[in-house]
Amino acid sequence: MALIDIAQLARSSGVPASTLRFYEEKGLIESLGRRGLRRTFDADVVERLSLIALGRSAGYSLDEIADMLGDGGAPDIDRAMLLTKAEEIDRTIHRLGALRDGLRHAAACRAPSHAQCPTFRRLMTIAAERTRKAKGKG
Amino acid sequence: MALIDIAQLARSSGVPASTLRFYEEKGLIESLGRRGLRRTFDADVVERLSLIALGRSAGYSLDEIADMLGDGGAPDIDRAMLLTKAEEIDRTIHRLGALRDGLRHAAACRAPSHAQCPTFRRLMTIAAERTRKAKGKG
DNA sequence: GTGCCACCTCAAGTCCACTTGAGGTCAAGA
DNA sequence: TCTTGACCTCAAGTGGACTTGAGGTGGCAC
Repeated sequence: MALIDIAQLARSSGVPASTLRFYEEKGLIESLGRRGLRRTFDADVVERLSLIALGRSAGYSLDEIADMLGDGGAPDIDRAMLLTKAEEIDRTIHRLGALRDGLRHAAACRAPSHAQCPTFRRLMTIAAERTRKAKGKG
Repeated sequence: MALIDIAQLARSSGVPASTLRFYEEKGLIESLGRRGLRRTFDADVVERLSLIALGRSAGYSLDEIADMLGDGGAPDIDRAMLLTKAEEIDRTIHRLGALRDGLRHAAACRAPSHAQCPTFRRLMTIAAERTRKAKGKG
């Protein structure tokens, strides 16, 4: 278990130190302790950070990501929730596929109005199954 | 071409009127004109709105979405950009798949630490190909 | 013709995810 | 011992995406 300091973690993860402190404060990552006043991290926090980045890039809030990732040593709590999240992501993937196809279509098709095009309309239908992202936390 | 007012558009799209005004100001949607002081929209703006919602739920900024969707009557400008966006989305989809699988795995696997698990580690590797989302606009 | 109300504008406020800045501390080197 | 520099804390600032609020307006019902 390699111990690294915040600068090393920042370097290896690409996440600024300020953000790492912020994430720690929010409980998204943990430092193992301090060496003097300096935080020490387990080197594998980088993996957790890429998961966080992934979640962010998928449009999840930090709170939602915290839910998904748990406390790190997560026991068997919330398996159902994990599965629910997985399904939610699955739906996003589907709709994202429609967006991508729509974009490709838009690049290829030279019809003046995509609204007229049946392909595009089909895509729209899929896209329209929207997930109203609840504001309140579960 | 059905003409509707902002309240109807809000109702049929689920997007609050304040947001519709905001989107119009940002150039994401267009109103056809005014009836008195009231905006008139083409009913098919709802489709554009679902595309916007989709993009948002996928983590895109309004500016990026504006790029993708174009001016509505988008001519053949930026086909390459559209394709680039499509590929970007494709990568997101891949990584999202990894997240979903990771979540499912986490729900199923009762190993105390996922870091030890080979399946999970493979997933991590995929997840780690992160897209540093450029801050500046291209 | 006068009220009403849904819509309007524009400025300010809110929430989230960070970043920046001021001022402080410890470990190491000159 | 003193300085340096990377790290620290805590408060305030920033940018994006909206929302809210105050005050105004125009078409329709009466």
